[in-house]
Amino acid sequence: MAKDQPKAREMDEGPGARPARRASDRGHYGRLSRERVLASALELVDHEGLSALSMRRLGAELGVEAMALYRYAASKDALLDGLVEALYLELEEHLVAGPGTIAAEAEAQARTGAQAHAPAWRAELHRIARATYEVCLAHPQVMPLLSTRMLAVPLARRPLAVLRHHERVLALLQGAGLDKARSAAVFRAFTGWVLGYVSVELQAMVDNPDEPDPAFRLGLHRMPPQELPRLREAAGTLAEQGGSEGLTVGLDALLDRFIRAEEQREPLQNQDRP
Amino acid sequence: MAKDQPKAREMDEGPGARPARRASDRGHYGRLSRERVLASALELVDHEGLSALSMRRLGAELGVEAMALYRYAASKDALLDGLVEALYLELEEHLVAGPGTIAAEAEAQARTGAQAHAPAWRAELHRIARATYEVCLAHPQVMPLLSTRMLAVPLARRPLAVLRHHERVLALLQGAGLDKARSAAVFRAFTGWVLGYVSVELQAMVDNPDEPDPAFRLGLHRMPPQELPRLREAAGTLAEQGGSEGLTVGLDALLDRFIRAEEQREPLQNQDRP
DNA sequence: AGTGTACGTATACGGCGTAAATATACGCCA
DNA sequence: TGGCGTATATTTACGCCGTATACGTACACT
Repeated sequence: MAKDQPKAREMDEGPGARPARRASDRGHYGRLSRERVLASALELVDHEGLSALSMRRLGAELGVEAMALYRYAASKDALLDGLVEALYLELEEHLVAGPGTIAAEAEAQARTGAQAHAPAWRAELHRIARATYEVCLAHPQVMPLLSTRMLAVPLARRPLAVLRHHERVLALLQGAGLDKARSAAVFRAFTGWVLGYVSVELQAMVDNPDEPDPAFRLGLHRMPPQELPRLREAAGTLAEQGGSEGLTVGLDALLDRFIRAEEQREPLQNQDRP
Repeated sequence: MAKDQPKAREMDEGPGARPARRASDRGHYGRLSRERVLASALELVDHEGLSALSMRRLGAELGVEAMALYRYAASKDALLDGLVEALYLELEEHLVAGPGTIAAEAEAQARTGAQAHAPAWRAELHRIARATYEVCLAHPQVMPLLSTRMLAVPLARRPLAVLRHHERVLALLQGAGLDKARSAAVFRAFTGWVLGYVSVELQAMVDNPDEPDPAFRLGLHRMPPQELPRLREAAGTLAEQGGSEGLTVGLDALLDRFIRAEEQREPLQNQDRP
């Protein structure tokens, strides 16, 4: 068998003359690596849902026994945290290369009635919120993990990518001149709103996707008609998504209020209106 | 014809010779029932966390084999949905007997800068939000289920108590004169905000509860200092909770904005200002 | 060529959800 | 009073799960 292609995708391994390492041939192609494991796990969950993710199954997906994975994730929970980390890394990518130019954001804000020219930190918050929205919608099956692991893993033990994301948001708020209490309050509101909005956006609404009749597709026949008249009637409208515009509108409202609510308690010096 | 009381809720444990054991004696005390199963499950989860909930364990808790539970919940998932239902039933109780008098709510709104006298439907929304907050904080271990099952179970298949809750919120919004699109948008914002806010409130922040030093208690020593300077410094403040006041403030902001955002598109007739 | 080490495998254990068949005791009517 | 249908709970079994432990194996370096 050829020792050609010793190229193991990534791996440090100096560029110098490497005499073909091929522990590689064990797994399907190339050695395992944390990246490969997480990428494969993400793909598996995206395609078949969280419940399809087991160590054995993921091992099979990579052409490897289940126990081999434990070299790259200390436990299944650690693996799940790895998935969360993967999402945040993807988010980071979106943010460096994302489409959210300041102009686009400003236009969106104008359309939604925010003040004419928002300070940069605000536009950036919107950019982050929107990118989060997009990443989550791109991986709906992984989303439950975001809320779940957030409740299970203490702040200090979260994946580094998550912490960097928090740091980035905090930096924006503090850079805007908010003091400790203010920035913490806004931080929580921001996090909560984005998380909650996306969760609602991803709610399961369709009962039977193959049904042509909208009412049956929604499964309305399962709801007692006289006990839930409005819900039955509104279900169709509720099933529509608010889109990232809704996210933006709400975020603006929250930012205004949470900042001003603190303002009126102590005038504060450095704010968006110069 | 009943010899003694055939309908004994729980065994009466008479000291007299009781030759005939009723089916009741099988389980610890009395027959099983869906209520008993769910109450026991809720208690178990509250005390030992979601991961402690297994059919066998819950059976043991009730003095019964695991399979006996399947008469009262078609599957484990159905059992989890039952837990969600239990939370919503508790919420309903809070709402009929709750402390949220209109006066209290109005006072709170005044303090947070909302308009002077809010319409009743708004106060009621706040009352619901606050009750939800309280129920969730009372059962932090169950909370992950709220987001998780909401993503997994289509609207029409949710427990009746959940649907009744949705109906109630919708009724308030439509009663306020909002049209379909408006009420759906506000409904989503309401649901998302409450869910997100509570999630953030319940985030795990403490790494080692027994540690006296606050920094160690938060586990700050695990965070790279120069990469996460602000987060490290802010962690203490972030660990504090926003309380139900924060929930109220944000909800007000969202209601204002989401209703007005639609208003400016079409003036609308029936609103809070008579 | 030999050796330490990083990587993957083999095997095993206890617990899980649950399908199917079985046992038990009640309410009811003769 | 006795017997029966039915609701209820148990028994048994299967395949999957996470993972502790012990073991191979092939590389990199001397």
